[in-house]
Amino acid sequence: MWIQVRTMDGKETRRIDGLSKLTLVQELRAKIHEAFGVEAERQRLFYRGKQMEDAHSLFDYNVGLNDIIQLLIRQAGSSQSTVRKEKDAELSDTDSGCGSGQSESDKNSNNGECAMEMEGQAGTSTQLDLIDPGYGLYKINECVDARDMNMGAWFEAVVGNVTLDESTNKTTDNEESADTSKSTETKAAEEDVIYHIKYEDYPENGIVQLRSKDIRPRARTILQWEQLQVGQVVMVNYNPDEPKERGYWYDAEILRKKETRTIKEIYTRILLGDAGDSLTDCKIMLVDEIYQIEKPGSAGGAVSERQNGPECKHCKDNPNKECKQCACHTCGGKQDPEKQLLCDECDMAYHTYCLTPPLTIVPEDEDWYCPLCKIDTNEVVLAGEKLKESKKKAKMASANSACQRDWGKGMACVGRTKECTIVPSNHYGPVPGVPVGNQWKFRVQVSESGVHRPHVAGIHGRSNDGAYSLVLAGGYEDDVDHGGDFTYTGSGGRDLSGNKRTAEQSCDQKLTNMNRALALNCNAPINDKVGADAKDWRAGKPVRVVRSAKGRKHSKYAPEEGNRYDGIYKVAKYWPETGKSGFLVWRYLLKRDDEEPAPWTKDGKERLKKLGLTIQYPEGYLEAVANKDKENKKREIEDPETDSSLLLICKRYKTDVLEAFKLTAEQKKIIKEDEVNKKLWDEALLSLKDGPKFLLKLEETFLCICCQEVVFQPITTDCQHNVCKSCLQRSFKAEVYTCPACRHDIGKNCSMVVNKSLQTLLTQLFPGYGNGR
DNA sequence: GGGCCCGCAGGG
DNA sequence: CCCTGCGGGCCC
Repeated sequence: MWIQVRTMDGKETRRIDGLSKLTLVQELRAKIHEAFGVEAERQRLFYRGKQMEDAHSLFDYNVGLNDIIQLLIRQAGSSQSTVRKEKDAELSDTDSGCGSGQSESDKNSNNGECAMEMEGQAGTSTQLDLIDPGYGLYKINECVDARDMNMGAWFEAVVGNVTLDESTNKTTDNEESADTSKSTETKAAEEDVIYHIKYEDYPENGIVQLRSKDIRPRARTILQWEQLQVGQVVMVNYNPDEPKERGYWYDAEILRKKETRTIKEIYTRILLGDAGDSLTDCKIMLVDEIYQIEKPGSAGGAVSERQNGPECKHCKDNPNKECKQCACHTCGGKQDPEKQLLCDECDMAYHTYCLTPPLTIVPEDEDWYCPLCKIDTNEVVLAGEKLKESKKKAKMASANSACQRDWGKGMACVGRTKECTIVPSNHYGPVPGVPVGNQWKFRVQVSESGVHRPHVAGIHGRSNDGAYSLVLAGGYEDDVDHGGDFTYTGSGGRDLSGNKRTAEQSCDQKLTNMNRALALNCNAPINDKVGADAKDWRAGKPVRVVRSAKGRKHSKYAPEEGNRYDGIYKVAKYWPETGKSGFLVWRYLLKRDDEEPAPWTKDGKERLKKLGLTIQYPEGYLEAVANKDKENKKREIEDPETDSSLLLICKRYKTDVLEAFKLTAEQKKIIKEDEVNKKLWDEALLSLKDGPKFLLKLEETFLCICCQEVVFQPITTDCQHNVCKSCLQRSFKAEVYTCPACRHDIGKNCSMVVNKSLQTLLTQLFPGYGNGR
């Protein structure tokens, strides 16, 4: 297996191979050391926002093939402190961030110093008058958000004092010096102003000195879902250690939005500070608590809406309303406040008499945990402790077996890296854009393409509908392959205990599950006793057929390598039979019914050449294999050619004439009718010459910016963008009346007429793609 | 070369 | 949730 490691600035990405899912993080560090020249101790590794710790494996973190791990290089001895005096702070184990419970112990502390100067001055956080010190953007007593220099997160803070940096007598530094020197007396340059702030929730940090760039007006504007745009930088709540939990407030760039009927997801790049460090692809859990970043100095007189609002969002502080959030979590009652216990974990209140069993006295212990949290304490994960095991993983074989064998290296146990969405999974017939003869090295790639979705199973179907595809891989002894027709054996009748995927036939097969599905394709009433003959075999439901190189032993039609899509077949008949094993098996006769020539015919071979089709390998596979070979040879002689010679295999040879993609006369007519999209069509049609790849271009051209799938019931805007009707309606519902693609004003009264021509075409070319939307 | 046995996906 | 499975690499 291999993965990608990328530096936080995104400037360098390198493939790390020779990995197993069982590879430990500490072993990965050694490989990263080799590839990047960064010692293990200086590496901070993040995967999906989680910091990776030595004793865990890639499997523990669910790292998949070709996934990206972020590398943050620890600067030896540099602190990003804005307080100059304090250079090279000692590595400290104390909790240096504003937040408690930080798991890393490697953060430089720059807080805690100078805690004396404004003691007592701003002791309480009740509203104090703003005092203008005469310079700087923020006034004394102003509520601001302040960055924690170690974590890069923002915390609510109050300005305690404002001073000027006396050490900046650098009047001759730059061309602006004339300006600044003139005005130092009266109006200091903003970068010379030092704000002495106090974090509201972390008084133990004392007073911290920050510069203007690390301070800003208190966030007060929550952005609605529809206002969030890709590329926008906002403030979000994120927890790098437990991404599903509430965390701290970070700046983040929105990378993508995902929205379906039931879910709303936002993925962002978390910005950690000046150095440009970031965590990419972090999913934000709290999508309805995303704040706008206020412009510097824009605070005005308003202290902050967060402070002014009711303390309890749920009952709006109504004393007559029961509330399980701010009052007793069991009964909601606000009476007997002296008998309410506060949980030290979740801060919820409980009446002593509402507990089961009820408490007669208030316990004297310092800490008290509510029943919900108390159960959880055993599962709380502390830094360095074992990763929380998901229930699913706990049940997996690998979790319970003492087997020492490494199963995690190859392509057998990797997951998909993409998914086909241009047709639904119950789609019959060819997958648009995948020509007969298309060839993939591994089954997982066939799955990704949508041609045959199951990872291992031979038949894909549904027992009350039919079968969509099957794979001929020589795994069943009763199969006979004549190319244009073949007999196929059903599944089942095997003992798969011991976590096996295949076995010998050991009992009779039944016409259920996938066997029944395949039988339903036959143009005849279903019969699970004697089977059936199709009345008109071509009228049956189409099955996509894939042949695998594994079938070579018995079939000369099997490809030399990997898996090949051979086109559409129909089930001519099926019947039960005693197989070679002596047990009953269900057998199926399939006949080819496809206009595209079969890959083994002369026509077929010519076509493959024209299309320039060669076997596809997973991204990075050939390079990984080349590297492995190199290592196996233990560097007999350093041969720089090894890589490139192998790489030649995957280079496509140029073809002189490629068979263009053919549109029907009717389709051409409809395209002409779709005048509003003329520009887009003109460009897309240029790709007709690329044959089946034309459909990929189309997919790209008519992708909805909101849902990131091919537009369904498209609305074409005046600004010539296409958006799904439902996506646009959602936007309107949130009272956002601009184009999701370019923010052009669409107008509240836009009639939202579906572009029928475009819809007709897309449904013809991507049958059923909008099902279930 | 052949037995062993894993996660992942999909259906039910 | 549980059951199923014409992969695929390890290890002998």
